[in-house]
Amino acid sequence: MKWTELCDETCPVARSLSVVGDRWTLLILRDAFRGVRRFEQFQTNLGVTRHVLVERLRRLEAAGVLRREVYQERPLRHEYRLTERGKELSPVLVLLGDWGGRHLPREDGTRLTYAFRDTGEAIAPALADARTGRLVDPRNMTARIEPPEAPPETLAAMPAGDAGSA
Amino acid sequence: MKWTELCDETCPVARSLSVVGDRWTLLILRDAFRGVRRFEQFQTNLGVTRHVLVERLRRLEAAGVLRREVYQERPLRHEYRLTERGKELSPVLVLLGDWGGRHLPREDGTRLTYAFRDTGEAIAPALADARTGRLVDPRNMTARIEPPEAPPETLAAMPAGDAGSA
DNA sequence: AAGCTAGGTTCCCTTTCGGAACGTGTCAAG
DNA sequence: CTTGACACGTTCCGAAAGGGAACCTAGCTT
Repeated sequence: MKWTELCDETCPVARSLSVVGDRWTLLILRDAFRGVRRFEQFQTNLGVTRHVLVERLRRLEAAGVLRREVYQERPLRHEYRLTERGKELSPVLVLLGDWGGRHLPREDGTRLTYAFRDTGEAIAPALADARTGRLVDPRNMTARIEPPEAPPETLAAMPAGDAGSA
Repeated sequence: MKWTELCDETCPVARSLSVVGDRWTLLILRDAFRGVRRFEQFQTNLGVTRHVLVERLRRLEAAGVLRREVYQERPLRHEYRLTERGKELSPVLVLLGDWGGRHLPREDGTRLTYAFRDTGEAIAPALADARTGRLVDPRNMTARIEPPEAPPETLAAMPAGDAGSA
C-alpha cells in the first residue's frame, strides 16, 4: 500500500494519518499551537531540514490545517496560521502529550501539566462525550461504519446537537 | 536533530512521537485495538512490508506498548497484545479518527461513528478533565513545565532546577 | 558594495522503505 | 519420505525520503 492511498481508506484514522502521520508534522502543529508562525522559527525550534519543512507546511496548507497569510508586503513574507480545522487537532496533541508525560518520563523529572486558564485547576486529560459530558471508558465504546448520511433510526432519536463546532 | 533524540525532549508530545510518530505505528495500534494480534494479520491488513512491521512491533514492545506472548508452543509462535500502557493510547486514536471523519470525508459518504456500548448512545468525542468531568475548551487551557514531583521537603532541599527552555 | 533577514531551493550522500524472494520449524497430505 | 502449507521472520535490491549544508532572492541597513 502506498502512503498516499491512505486518504481513501475507510478508516478515518488512516485518513487523518495521511495528513499528520509523519515524523515532523505533529511537531510542527505542536509548535503552531504554541504560537509559532514563521518558517525560520519552525526550522530553528524543530531542527528539521528546510526542504522537509517546506514540504510539510505545503501539505498542511493543502489539507486546510494551516493557512498561509501575508504579514509583510515589501519583501513579501507569509506566515502560517492554524485554521479552525487545525485548531481542532489540539485535543489530539493534548492527549498524546499527556500519554507521553505519564509513560515516558524525563530523566530530570520535569513534566508538562495542563490546567484550566480560568480557574487554574489542573486538568487530567480524558476522553468524553461532548454532548453529555460523560467520560468515555474505551472498554465501553464501540465503533462502526455507517452508510452515507442515512437517517438510521437506531441513533436518529438524538437532538440535533452541534457536533464539535468550535 | 536526529529522530532518536526526541525521547529526551522536554515536550512530552515529542517523546510520545519517538514511539508512535511514524507512518505505520499508529495504524498498527489501530489494528491492535480492533483485536488484531498476529503478525500475518497485521501485515495483510496494513500492506506494510514485513521488515518494517517487524521493526515497528519490536519498537512498540520495547516501549511497553505491546507485549509479545506465546500462543502456541510446538512451532513456537508469539502474538502481540496491547499492554495497559498501550490501551491508554486509545483516546488518542479515537480523537484522531473523529477529526479525520469530520474533516476528511470519504467520497462514498460512509463514516465511522462511536457509541457507548452500554446505552448505544452516540459519542461525540471531546477532551475533558478526568477528575471533574468538565469539558475542556482548548482556548481555556494552559500548559506549563513543572519541576520534578517531589515531597515539599525534598523540593526545598534541592537546588532550584531549571525549567528547560525549548 | 557588503551584510543581514526571511523564506525558500538545490545538491549530495545516507538512511529508510517497498517489493519480493528466501529461510525455519512444525504439521498434514500424498 | 517428499511435498505443501502455515506463521514468522530475514535478506537483498532498487527507489524514495531524509539530513546537512550551501546557495538564491528581495529588500533593507551600514
